Amino acid sequence: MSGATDCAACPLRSHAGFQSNSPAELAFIQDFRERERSIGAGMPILSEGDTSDRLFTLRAGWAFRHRTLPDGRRQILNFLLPGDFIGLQSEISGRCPHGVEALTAVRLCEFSRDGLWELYRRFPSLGYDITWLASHEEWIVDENLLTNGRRSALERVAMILVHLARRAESVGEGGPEGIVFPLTQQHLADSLGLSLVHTNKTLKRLQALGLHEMAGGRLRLRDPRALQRIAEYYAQPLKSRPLI
Amino acid sequence: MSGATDCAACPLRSHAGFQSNSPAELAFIQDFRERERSIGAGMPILSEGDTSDRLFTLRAGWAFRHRTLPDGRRQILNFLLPGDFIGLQSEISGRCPHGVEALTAVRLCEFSRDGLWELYRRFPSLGYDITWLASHEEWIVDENLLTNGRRSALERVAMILVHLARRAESVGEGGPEGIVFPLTQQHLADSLGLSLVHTNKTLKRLQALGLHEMAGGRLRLRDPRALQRIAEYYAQPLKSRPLI
DNA sequence: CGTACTATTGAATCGGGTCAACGTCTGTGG
DNA sequence: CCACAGACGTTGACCCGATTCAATAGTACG
Repeated sequence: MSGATDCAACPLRSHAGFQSNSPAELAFIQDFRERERSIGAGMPILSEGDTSDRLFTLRAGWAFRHRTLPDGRRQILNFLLPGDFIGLQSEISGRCPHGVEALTAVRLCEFSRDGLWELYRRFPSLGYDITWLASHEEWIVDENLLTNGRRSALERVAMILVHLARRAESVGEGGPEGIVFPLTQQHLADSLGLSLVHTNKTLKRLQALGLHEMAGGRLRLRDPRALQRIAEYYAQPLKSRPLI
Repeated sequence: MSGATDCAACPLRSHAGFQSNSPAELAFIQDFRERERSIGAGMPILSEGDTSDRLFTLRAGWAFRHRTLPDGRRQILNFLLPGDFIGLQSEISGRCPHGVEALTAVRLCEFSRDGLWELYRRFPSLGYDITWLASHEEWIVDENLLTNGRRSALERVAMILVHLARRAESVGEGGPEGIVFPLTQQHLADSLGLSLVHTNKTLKRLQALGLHEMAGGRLRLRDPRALQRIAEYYAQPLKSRPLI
């Protein structure tokens, strides 16, 4: 758990809009990082209400941020893929308002809380990058909020499939037979603000149209264009001409 | 429209968790700011898809961020109060994914896009503050997403009343006869992911219980505790014992 | 006073939730 | 090798919270 891995090869660096880092910056990051850690699928990385001072970068695997109501209703806020930052909100406000859970087995780089300010001071460009990451994550949450608030179930499901496939591809997890897809339908439902049952039925509807396949923990979009079209705009037409 | 106003007195500085700025920092900000600008109620500050390089701070008034679907369905992402930052996402990604609209007449401080990087470089502490602002805004959007995805209509309406009242008070807009409340029911509906009609009926329901009053552009919470309780948890009970 | 926006209310309808089974796959231990 | 448990997926029947439609009032303003 030390220099085995090289920060220069971190997936974080492949993020679009990211400036390439100088050797000095890389050296600082490498030093800033305290250790690397592995967490199993389904395990919590941060819990709601935590006052922990841990700060992570997701190096490999999938995770998600979520909030849960006292009676168990859960909302997934967004999914985290390699290169995403974890714990910025708790760093900023002292207490983590959301939970973070590993979806697959996960590898994390752990940083110290105090180090963050040091980072801003010594390498403003890295601070800028972190703002970029925060802003990018907010964009994704914005998108999910729009989806939850204003899209129909069919649009929602199509939307999440397209989005997740695109994100997975952008971090190099794509392939001819689709992407690795570790979500259960419960995860989809909790992300889309739908019930499990209705998520299942909607998923089946799209599947029956031949728009996608899900099997063996893999997702393959057979007609991304059509899915995209449905995702973007399938409110009105639904009434006049039902799918299936 | 220049040195008439003093950055040292900016509401931005009253944000909790904000470090107080040094004279040098204040001087830089004052210089960084290009001009102050006023925009009338209902006018757009940024439009969806804009590639503008403007960056603002909200000095006075209310605004909101929103996204709109091609058929007109609109989702309000969050409300902006004095001290909030506007345009960070477009700064970061080059294109503004959401619109920003003035709710009341508004006063803005305008900054140049290029200045932001300069700010990070010369005053890392200010860069840190901006990350804080971004993170804080994301927290609000997270909260709205939870509300839209998993709360009942009654919970949603109670929630937004409590939240907005609290925020307004935190920027010093509170008072014995309540807060200024410039939202129409359409705004509430678009923020909560509900229809206008149902928002109205739900609002009336709470009003009839004596929990709040809305009149003359003012909102007064008559029983914040009860509203808070409903907001936090009114899913199950709704079934067994209907309110009204 | 007319135009336009906002609030209000009832009636009919529907999308999605809830309930309840049942199927399927995997791992585990006897 | 099979019995069993537990997690996940699938499906039908029924119901309800929320939307839609439609019509009526304020209210602000030129």
